[in-house]
Amino acid sequence: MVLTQEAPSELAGQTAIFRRFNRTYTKFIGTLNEKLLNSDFSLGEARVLYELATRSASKASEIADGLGIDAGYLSRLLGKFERDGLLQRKASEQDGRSTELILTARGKAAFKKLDALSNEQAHATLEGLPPAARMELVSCMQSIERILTKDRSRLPYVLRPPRVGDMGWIIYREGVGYAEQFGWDETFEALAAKIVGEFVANFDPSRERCWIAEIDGQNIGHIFLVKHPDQPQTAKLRLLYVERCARGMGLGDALVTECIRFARTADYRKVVLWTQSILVAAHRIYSRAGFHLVKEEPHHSFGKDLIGQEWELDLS
Amino acid sequence: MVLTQEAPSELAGQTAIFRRFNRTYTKFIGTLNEKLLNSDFSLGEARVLYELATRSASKASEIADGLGIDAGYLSRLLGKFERDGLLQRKASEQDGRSTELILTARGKAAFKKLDALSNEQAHATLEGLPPAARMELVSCMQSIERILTKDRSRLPYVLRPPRVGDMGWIIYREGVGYAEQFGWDETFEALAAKIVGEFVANFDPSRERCWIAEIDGQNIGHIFLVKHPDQPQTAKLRLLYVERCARGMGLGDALVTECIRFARTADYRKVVLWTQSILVAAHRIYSRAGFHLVKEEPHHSFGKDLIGQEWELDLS
DNA sequence: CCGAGATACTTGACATTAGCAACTAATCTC
DNA sequence: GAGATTAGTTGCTAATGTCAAGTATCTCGG
Repeated sequence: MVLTQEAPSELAGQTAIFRRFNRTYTKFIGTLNEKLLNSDFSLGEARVLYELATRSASKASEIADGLGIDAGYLSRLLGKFERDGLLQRKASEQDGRSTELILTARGKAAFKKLDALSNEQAHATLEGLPPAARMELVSCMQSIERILTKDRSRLPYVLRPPRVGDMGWIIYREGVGYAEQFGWDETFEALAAKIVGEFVANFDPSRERCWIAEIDGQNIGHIFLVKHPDQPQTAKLRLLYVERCARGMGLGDALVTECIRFARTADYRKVVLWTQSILVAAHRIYSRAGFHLVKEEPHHSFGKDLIGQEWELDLS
Repeated sequence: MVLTQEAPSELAGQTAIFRRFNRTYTKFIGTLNEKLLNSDFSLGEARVLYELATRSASKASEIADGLGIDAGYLSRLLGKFERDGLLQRKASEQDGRSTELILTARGKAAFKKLDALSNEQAHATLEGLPPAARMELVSCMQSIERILTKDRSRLPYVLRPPRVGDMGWIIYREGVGYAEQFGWDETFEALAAKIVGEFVANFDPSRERCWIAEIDGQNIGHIFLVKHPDQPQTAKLRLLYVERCARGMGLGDALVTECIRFARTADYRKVVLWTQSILVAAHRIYSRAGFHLVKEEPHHSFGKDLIGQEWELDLS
């Protein structure tokens, strides 16, 4: 038996990174807030005002709790807001000890101004970053929030129609995704571009659809349903894609199900699709949706030897 | 193609996430620091002590600068440290105005204690997370630090040929960029997709090129030079694009210059391009490169009334 | 229904933290 | 070598935050 040396604690390294991040981010938030001090509010006031403006029915204790500030201090801040005509305090009806806090029109206006200022500033900060960096930054921030708030219940995804930018995004993700996972070359991206281009050029709203799946504003998957070029009663399912970070939550099933639902309402008799033998995760989705394999054929594409498959679903 | 949802600015969504993160992280750091107050140091003192202990040769101004705190306040803090025997101040030999700040043995011990406390606490926080979440957290923190601290103004850009993913990326950025800046609709993205698709499908390496500009691995611009469909001795410059974050650094000039250089080696006689009257920043680039305006024509495209322009550059 | 204890908030007293501006001294720039 | 700049200190003041005591209200077991 071999005795290996004890591995250096993984946690120790993580702790170091965690602490360093906290230091740099403290500094960063400091510089962010510094610039905000042109407004009439101190940082504390601004935070309280934000809470007042954004939560629906406010009680003082909730705010003190939420922001982690002293109740006495908060009381004084609220008093000042009231004196300045930004806030109305009245005794709660349910609980005589509590006060209901309601921003006046003036208070709302003050918040709006402050909010715009802060927004502008955040905007300026982000604008200075290349878009890819910005997207990474934002996605990291989302992850950190998700982890730290311990809200492990996943945010629900939504399916929506495409917007400006989505078509390019789809080609980009398809290209990068299959290159990373299976080593396919740029000819696959070219194919994706062709499919998307044809969809955009000949889009028939009554019989065709594209859905984008997103979580909290971030695209995490997509799918297309288009007319078969030759058979008017057949629909073709194309470019099903789910981002790695979103796998295992049933998103693929949801996308395919949505397609089939639409195919029925559009009076198609059949849905077909072309896929590759190595995409086994996708096959499971197709099977669950009722598709079955009808044909296999080897081919050389995307820089690899592949086996193409045709699947079908009979809707009648 | 029909968009049922109004396209929101991409940046706006990112800004919202960015701001939310800053709020929650402010709170989080607050609770972290709260627990640290069992020590003999205030947050400010602790931060200064950290700087003193970790940077090699400290000067007061560096610390004030680095932490973003007032020089006067810092002076007082340092005075207190000195009175408490934690710090020795002596005039710098190189610069009589500066003081060298050196922690005494006692100061070092105090830091060590504080550091251990803080470490313990970070440790405890991380320990409460499942290992996978911890790893993700830490990796996100590293990414954010990298993105926020990198001084991009000093990094040089490079021009390179396209890679897998770039074609989709280009369409995506063109679509989003012109939608945000000029309110063009998705038909412009469709046009970009068509141009890119044609380029990929019919690429002639001896006479055509695409360049990607990148900084630090991030795409920040692109340009295409393709054959004119009818005139074999004429090249067409297409899809010049520079990200907002990279404007004003001469990148547009560099991209166009590179195109012209290639056009000469490929024995073209003429380079033409189509642009819009509102893209004045681009016109300056074209003028500087020697192009001149030969024709203007109003048209309605991309959801707007525009004036199209044709520019030419004679290479002979 | 009573009363002990908890909760919601306020207030007084006070300490800490922070920022501005004026000042000295040294250094840099031209 | 004059004038501008930089490093740091100090007086003054305001903002910020904390603690403890106090009032009014609510909760809940008996």
